[in-house]
Amino acid sequence: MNGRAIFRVYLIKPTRLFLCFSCSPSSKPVFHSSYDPPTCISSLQACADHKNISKGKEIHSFLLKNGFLSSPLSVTSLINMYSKCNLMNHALKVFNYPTHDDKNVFAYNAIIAGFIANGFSGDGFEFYKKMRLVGIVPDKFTFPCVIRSCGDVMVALEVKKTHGLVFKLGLELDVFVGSALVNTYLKIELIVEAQKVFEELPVRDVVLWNSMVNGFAQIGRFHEALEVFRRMRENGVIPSRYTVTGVLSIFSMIEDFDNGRIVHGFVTKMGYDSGVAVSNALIDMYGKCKCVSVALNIFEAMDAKDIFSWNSIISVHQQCGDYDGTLRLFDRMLGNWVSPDLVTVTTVLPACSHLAALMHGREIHGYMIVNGLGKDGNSNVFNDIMVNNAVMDMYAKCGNMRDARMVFDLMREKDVASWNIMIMGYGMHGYGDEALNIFYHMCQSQQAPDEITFVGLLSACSHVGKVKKGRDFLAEMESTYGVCPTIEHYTCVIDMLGRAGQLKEAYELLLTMPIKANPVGWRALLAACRLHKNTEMAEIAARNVIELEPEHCGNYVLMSNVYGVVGRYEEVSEVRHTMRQQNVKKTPGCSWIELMNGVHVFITGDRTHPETDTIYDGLYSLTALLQEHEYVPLI
DNA sequence: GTAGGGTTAG
Repeated sequence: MNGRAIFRVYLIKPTRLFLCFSCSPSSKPVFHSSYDPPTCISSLQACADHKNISKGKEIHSFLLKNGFLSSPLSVTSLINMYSKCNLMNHALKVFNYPTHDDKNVFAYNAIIAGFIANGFSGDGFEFYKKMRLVGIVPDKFTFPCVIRSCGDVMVALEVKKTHGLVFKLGLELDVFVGSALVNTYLKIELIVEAQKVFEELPVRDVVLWNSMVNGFAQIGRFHEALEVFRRMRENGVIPSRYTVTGVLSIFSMIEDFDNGRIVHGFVTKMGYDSGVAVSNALIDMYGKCKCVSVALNIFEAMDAKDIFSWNSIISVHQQCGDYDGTLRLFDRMLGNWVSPDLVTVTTVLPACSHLAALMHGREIHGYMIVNGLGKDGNSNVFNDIMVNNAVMDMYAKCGNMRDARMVFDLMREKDVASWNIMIMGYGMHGYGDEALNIFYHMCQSQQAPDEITFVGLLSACSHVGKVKKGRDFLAEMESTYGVCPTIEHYTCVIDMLGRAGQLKEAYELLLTMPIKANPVGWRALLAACRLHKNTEMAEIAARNVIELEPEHCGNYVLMSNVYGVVGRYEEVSEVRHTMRQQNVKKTPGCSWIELMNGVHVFITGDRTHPETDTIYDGLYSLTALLQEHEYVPLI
């Protein structure tokens, strides 16, 4: 056909024109000169491949009108066509058509495969049970689908029962059945069973090898996955696009840049880079290996980008801390009329949280509500806990605890992260009582706290000066809640004691705690010494922190501020001199504010903003107002 | 006429 589609019009009935076509090996429509049932069947296959619903429906009504629907062949093809076009209600109607009382194994296989492929594994499995109940014996076409559906709903017992039947029917050596079994056993982490099926299969094709490699990869067994991959190559099996996608995801997880690059070379050699999934895996691998520009080049060079491509490149930027870039790519995605999904929003929302970009975050939340993204019916609640958590976290980090609380209260299901976000948020913004209150509710609702919960609680106590409460939490967290205190928890308590002026207690804790103090702990003490003007303790803290982290500019700045606050200016210049000697540079402080459509960035002493005079006028009046209220700022 | 394998998120 030279890749060209030629349409011919056939006369079906005197009054009706009808187009018949089927699929050539090059996937281009080919035409038939007759309109008998066999032609309709091949045409239906073409409709399934091209998702041509209207043509498929036309053939359906033709078959119906001409009494061909009693043919089991037509029924199977119609069910298959509707399933591939994601119209399961239509497929079911054909299956349940009154004249099809005696359904055969083909019709059952087609409807089971249809339900499972459309994500309704439970329904698919129900049809399998019904099929067995009416006495139809499943065949080698039934099992691959049914076994897959067992994996989707994670029922180990059903897989084993089905596997037993596979043996009884003598189908255990079929490679299709075998790879489905390997796939499902690995998914539910029955590794020994998967390996046994694999080893006993006499013929191993590339799909079976992929099931092993990718199955291991998906459950985090990277070593085993790579070992199977090595054996696969040893056996002379040429990796397919599916293989490289899986293997790239492993190198991405373990951040193995060198091997990732070798696979990239192979991909180019084989021409696999024309595949979207392969390129997406490459983007992810380079991103995880911190090669953002290479990832971006691959993304830009792609002809056809799918939602995975956008999500991957957005995630690469988010993970490397380029939050501005994350939001820019998200805007570009919308500009390209690509609809974000739940993965997109859960990646972009944290960028809003980091930038405290409330407007952007609120817009995304609005977009999710308006477009019903992950929504449950007409309410504004999302089904997905992770998405709700991302929305909540965005509001909490942007300081809008009211909206964070609203999302939290509406959530039907909460996980430990949901509670932690609220505790952290309340603590961070100075609502210590609310943080504790949420924690008590958490305990009442039988949600076990984790390490992060206690970081939240301790930092909440620290910010509002609840020293006794904080110490109690540290003492009880292991005995009462079974959470072992980590360095982070001790650091929170040191910070809390320091802020409350209990410098001696903080210092004692630094020396006596069961974990070796880290620079963060000593720096917390140093900051507290500045606050409470204790130069003696500050010198001890500074000595320790500089020993552990000599290049950190904050240590020197804090120490010089301690001297400054008590008027020991000679020492101030001494510290500054040491900084110069050690070549420690102070990173200028930076803050930003989101206003209307833009983010305004300010660096310490910055006078470059176009409206700098107005801004400083505002600052002066604020300072005056603070002084009027006798506010004494801390240095 | 009907079957098996891949990539993105806290």
